[in-house]
Amino acid sequence: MLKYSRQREAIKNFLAERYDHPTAETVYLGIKDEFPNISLGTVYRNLSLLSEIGEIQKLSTGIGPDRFDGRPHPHYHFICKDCGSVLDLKVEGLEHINILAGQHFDGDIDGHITYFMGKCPACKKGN
Amino acid sequence: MLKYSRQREAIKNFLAERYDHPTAETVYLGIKDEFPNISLGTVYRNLSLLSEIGEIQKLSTGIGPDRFDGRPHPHYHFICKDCGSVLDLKVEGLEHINILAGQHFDGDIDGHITYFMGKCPACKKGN
DNA sequence: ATCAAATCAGTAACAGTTACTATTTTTAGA
DNA sequence: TCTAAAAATAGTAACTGTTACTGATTTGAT
Repeated sequence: MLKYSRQREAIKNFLAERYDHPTAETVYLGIKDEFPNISLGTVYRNLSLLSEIGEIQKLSTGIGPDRFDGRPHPHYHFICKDCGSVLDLKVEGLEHINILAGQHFDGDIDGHITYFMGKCPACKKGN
Repeated sequence: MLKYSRQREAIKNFLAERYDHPTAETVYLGIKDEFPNISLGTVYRNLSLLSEIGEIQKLSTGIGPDRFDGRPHPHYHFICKDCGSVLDLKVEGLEHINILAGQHFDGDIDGHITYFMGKCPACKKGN
């Protein structure tokens, strides 16, 4: 009967209705409308918790702060080198690449994280 | 005639002879033998510079501090979920995946970063 | 209603990294 | 070789993103 605290629920909902992979800071600011004195620590704690139990995804792009994706099902991401935006990406035909990678490797490979890079549609057509 | 400062050269050489993808801290400590009062700032500055000009690679795994790879040619990496080690990985047959990813995407894709995850050979055989 | 467990807000502390400053080293030219 | 300008340095302060701590509040089960 795991029920969520109101704050945790709000964080999850906030992410669910956004597609721009916001940072913890952005979530914090967005949630403040509903919870004027929510703490940044609470946001971080719940984002960690939610991503640990697989309700959301944490994206560590290596560029700036971590970002969060409200959709837990596996999919790929694209990072624009020009504007830094992070977009969802549907890629088919990569189901086998763990096996491919394990071909000449003595350990077990059970997953991968991939970020595609380049120029996003908006930047391509001249921001 | 771009010649490297002695410190920069030493940093590059230190990385060239290691295969464990050390952190800035590790580089710093390793270099201290030769340059007892080298500054951590100098290490960071040169690591950034070297990776910008493509002499080394910076690996932002999202787990702990950045790591550095002395071999600039493109190759893949594996992260052990058990011990956290980062290993080089030779993977063939992924040359097309940028194109694959661009199939349903309106921007330009010119690269990707992939980390494979799982259990390294040492941890697999029961550390 | 009561008590324990969970969660909170607020804040301090922390890790990793970058920026600043004054000094030293290197480079190129005369 | 000498000199001036440019580059790089050591040392340290500051910054960013994140985690940990604390005491108060909320929640859930009896």
